[in-house]
Amino acid sequence: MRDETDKTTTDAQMTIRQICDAYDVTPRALRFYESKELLFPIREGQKRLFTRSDRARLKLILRGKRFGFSLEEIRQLLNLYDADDQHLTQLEQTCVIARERLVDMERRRNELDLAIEELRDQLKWGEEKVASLKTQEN
Amino acid sequence: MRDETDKTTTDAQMTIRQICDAYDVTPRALRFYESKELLFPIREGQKRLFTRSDRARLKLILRGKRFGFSLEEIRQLLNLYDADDQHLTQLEQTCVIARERLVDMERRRNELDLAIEELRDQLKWGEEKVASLKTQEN
DNA sequence: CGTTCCCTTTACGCGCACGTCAACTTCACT
DNA sequence: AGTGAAGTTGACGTGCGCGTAAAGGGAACG
Repeated sequence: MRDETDKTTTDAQMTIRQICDAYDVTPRALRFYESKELLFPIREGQKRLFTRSDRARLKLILRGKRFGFSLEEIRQLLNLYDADDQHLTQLEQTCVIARERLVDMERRRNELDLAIEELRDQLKWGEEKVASLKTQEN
Repeated sequence: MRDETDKTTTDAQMTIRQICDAYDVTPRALRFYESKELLFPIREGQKRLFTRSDRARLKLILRGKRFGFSLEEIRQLLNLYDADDQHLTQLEQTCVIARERLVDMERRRNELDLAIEELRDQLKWGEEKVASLKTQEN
């Protein structure tokens, strides 16, 4: 039974509300991520305290979401980022997943580059058309 | 053989099954996209025939999905790609949306570049750890 | 003491993007 | 005429990612 809070890590622990304000997420989402084992906040009594590690993971979660990764895919990725305590075979498997993800992300970037170029061209065309329509109108 | 088919566009019209095989989507998905006004296959009797335009749009749909865009967001984007027949105010509004999307996509690309670098580093670290664990083991 | 917050769990609900029947029609082939 | 393959329109079901009450605990304040 530990009766004292650890002073050395206190500054790294944030309440659920602080996290919500800082990262623009809802309490519900954070609890949901915990239930899906993407976050592991420690407990002080009933209340959750989010550590530095949790915040780092949360950043990766939010980023992953922006790229259309599912929470399950993100969970697998997160394992790579704190794989310190994993066994050899587990770590090797994590690396395999990471390599796949890396290839996937590189493919996405190429696609994204292409999409950006196309959209730029299309936008340019649209703006020119707007301009021609405006001069033609008067 | 029906003599009324236009030989010049026949190769541009594909049945739902051909589309499904070519783009790895289900009939259900294609009908769903049509119901949400992302695709506009022409009808020969009851059957849908997907034109070149539909296939171009489908490519953009699938790409958009990979980046986590909703179908509604994709629909708005698609409007830019065949905005020929739009009115001035409508076209201007489309351009506004396109500019927002463009900024968004460029921000995503920067994030993706960062994420790729981080994952690369992490993977390198993991592979080194695997190597050290293997030599240490023997 | 009661009230006000903030937090908790439990549980049901919802929008999206389809999947999955069910019940046809239409066409090709035998 | 019969059979089968492929297409059609509803209508309901499903998994994900939470939203949203409902009901309650605990501490802080007047």
